[in-house]
Amino acid sequence: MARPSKPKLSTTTIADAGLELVDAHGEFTVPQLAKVLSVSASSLYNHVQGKGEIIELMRGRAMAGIRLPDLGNVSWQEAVRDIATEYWASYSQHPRLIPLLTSHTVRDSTTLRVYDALAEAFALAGFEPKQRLQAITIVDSFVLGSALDAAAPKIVWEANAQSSSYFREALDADLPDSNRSRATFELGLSMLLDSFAQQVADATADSGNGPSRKP
Amino acid sequence: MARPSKPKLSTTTIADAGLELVDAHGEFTVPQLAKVLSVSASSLYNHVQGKGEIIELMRGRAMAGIRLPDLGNVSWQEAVRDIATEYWASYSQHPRLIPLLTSHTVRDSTTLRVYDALAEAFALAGFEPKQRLQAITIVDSFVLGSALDAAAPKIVWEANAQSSSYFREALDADLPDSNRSRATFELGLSMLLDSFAQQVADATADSGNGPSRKP
DNA sequence: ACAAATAAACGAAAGTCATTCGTTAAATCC
DNA sequence: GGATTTAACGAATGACTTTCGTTTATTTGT
Repeated sequence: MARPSKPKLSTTTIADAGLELVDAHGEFTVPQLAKVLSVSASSLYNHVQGKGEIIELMRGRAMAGIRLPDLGNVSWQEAVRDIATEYWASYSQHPRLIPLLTSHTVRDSTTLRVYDALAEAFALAGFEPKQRLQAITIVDSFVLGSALDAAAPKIVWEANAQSSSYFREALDADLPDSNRSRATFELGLSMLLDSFAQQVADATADSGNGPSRKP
Repeated sequence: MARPSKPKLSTTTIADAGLELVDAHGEFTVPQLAKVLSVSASSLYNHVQGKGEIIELMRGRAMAGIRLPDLGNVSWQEAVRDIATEYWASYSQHPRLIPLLTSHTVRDSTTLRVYDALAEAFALAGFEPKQRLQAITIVDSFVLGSALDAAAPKIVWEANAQSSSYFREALDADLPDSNRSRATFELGLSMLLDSFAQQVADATADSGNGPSRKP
């Protein structure tokens, strides 16, 4: 077939088909993707530089639904909570995508806007640049780690014969409920937020300096 | 060459060579691994089921150095701190290995012992199975996420033209120091530990029930 | 001690994979 | 309406994972 009247491909259709493949099988290959799109593998290269760009496009699609809070309307804690939760939720809707993303530099603008918003929220809270980066990193690490955990709630750990009863008991207590990972994420996030608030309180009590841990 | 007098391969030499390749290049292929070992690719399959098993062997080697605290000698907080730090340190010595591990179920016994130890420490603190699993998950998520962040400290974010000054400032404040990720990890871990301790205190004050968040 | 079984190397080959190139024909731009 | 760009294709390349049949050394059983 030569050039068709209507293009069969676009970066959006490619990314969406890729996401479906990854959601279903945890991975994707260019020939598979081409087959799903009823297209030859080489045709994809008219729209995309290579497999890496497809992965970045998938990140963009996965993050497309993120809605950031209006920082003028809410407290910085609510803002951080909202941002982190939206971010986590986007990852968690495509858990098997995460391992593919972790080895790629973030270039997607939606994702970068998430970090901008976090930075602004922490700046509002009074964190100076250095502590601000720490705060962002801590929240980011927890969101990513939690989403990874959500990626394989049942299979991450395979308790073996010599596991202690303490760990076994805990695993057995797991709800069949799929909301466990969300509840756990929200608990951990609240814990971090409480701690950040404490740092702010300590800092403003001690002096005019930026937040830092109590000695 | 037929069977040699002394075996040229073992699971240990394979895992070690694989780790060196991953540390150096961020990935490995069976032919590359075979070349480093001065062996034909097919020879590896006398010792290993496939590439996936090689990755699990690498996890084992990476975690081999973990030393768990004696839970009788230290407080549960110190125990959790020690375990999490050892775990994080092991990951962080081979940061580029992490993306390869995140898509594999943990079967390595050393790694599973880490979760056993965490479970026991939280049990000692008074966490009932349900909260215990939450606590383990929160610590695990943070360790994993922090190690992932350490995997690509410079390249994770590529601030673009429309980034806010808040985020830029924070990025620019980054130390060239390679200890940044460790310091940030330790700060976040301390924050979580403080929160866990608070939960324990609240629970014992309220009633005899297990720890849970204050209403 | 000797035969049988197993272990550990090899090369060859099959089946994928990602990517490039030349070709064709429709769409678009002066 | 002619030139250029776009978007499909098929073929081909080189790398990758894995399997298979082979050879020969070591180990096991009697």
